[in-house]
Amino acid sequence: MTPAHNSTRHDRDGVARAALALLDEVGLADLSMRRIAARLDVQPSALYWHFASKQALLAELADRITAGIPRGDASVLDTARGIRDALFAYRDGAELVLSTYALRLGSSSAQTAVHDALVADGADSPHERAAAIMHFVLGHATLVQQRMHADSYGAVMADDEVGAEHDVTAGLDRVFDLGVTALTGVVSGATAPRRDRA
Amino acid sequence: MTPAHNSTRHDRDGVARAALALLDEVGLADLSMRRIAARLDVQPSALYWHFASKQALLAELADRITAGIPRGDASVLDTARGIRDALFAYRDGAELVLSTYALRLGSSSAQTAVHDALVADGADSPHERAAAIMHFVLGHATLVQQRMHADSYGAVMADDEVGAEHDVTAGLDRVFDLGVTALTGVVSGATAPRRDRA
DNA sequence: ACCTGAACACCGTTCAAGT
DNA sequence: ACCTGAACACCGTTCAAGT
Repeated sequence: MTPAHNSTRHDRDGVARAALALLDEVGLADLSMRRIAARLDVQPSALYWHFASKQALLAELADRITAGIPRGDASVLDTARGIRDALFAYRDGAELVLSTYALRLGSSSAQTAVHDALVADGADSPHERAAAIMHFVLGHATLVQQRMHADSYGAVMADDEVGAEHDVTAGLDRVFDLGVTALTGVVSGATAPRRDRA
Repeated sequence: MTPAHNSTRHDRDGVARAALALLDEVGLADLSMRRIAARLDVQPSALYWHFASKQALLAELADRITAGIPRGDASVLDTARGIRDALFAYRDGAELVLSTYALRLGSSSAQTAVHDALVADGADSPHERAAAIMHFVLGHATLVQQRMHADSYGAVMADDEVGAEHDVTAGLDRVFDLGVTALTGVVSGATAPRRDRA
């Protein structure tokens, strides 16, 4: 209906923004270079002026998704929740980051945020714990996000399955909190003075 | 050289075995129905007599990978290591299982094995902890396996990066043990009597 | 600086038809 | 019971050429 989209001539940022919006609509499996190009009213080959490869484009999308995590002095649990919610903010966001961040996770701002929160809590082995928490959050978020997508896609349950495991997603929230808390590993209420509302 | 492979006429098991062997050689990204068919000296369409879709074939491969986990009365840590090693036994095994098991993880023999080991250790909330441990193991194994692949693929480091983080993979083993131990959450050495070598 | 057009070497899947 | 042959609707990527 609307003639709207057809200025043909984009920059790197515009391509990334269109790709991110399309990801949210169609999911990672259906996010093709040709679909992104069509969305921009451009030939597929045009995308290769802005990005060297599809992998490079996906890496940029992963960076944009994780750029939305809150910084500053939050608890370890709140920091982890912030990361999880950033991954949830886009369809298949967790899977995309998981499959893209193998080499850069350690130097990611997400992991350093967790690390800093651990140090503030006086946790031992903050480096290892930060890595473990990131592995857990990424695994958890990927599984939950896949299940969300599969559930919304139908997958009709038998009558005796409905409600059998009494609300699945609420249980998954408990799993997340329990996991992060256990991995934080602060034993007593001692060691570091928490700077609440300084 | 060898004429060997050309009996043309296979069953479901033979197709799955060939696909699993090919996965180990080329990785998940290059595991196509057409490549599997070529390996079996068969047209791609022939595979659809044995499996309804590529997704169904991948699900079967995931089942075969996780079928290799040891059962019986091991500690939680040893059970988790067994699962991790089963995922490591095939190239991209962790990623394949992670992307396939969203809906069946809870009923998988892997998670029930962890659950049983937790109960034997007298851990509280064994259901939630078993889920958390599986999420952690799958996230961890996927990340580590990707890094292994990327590292072997070149990725030349600058001189000042070499050895900078003093052996990465050894550190990842420590992250795994710390993570599983923390998630097991047994506080004292009390509660359940460990049945060591009964 | 940014895009087109055409090509190359691939994909998963369906379906009538063969044996 | 298991496979072929042909087709359909797609992929990512390269590269000369245009503006």
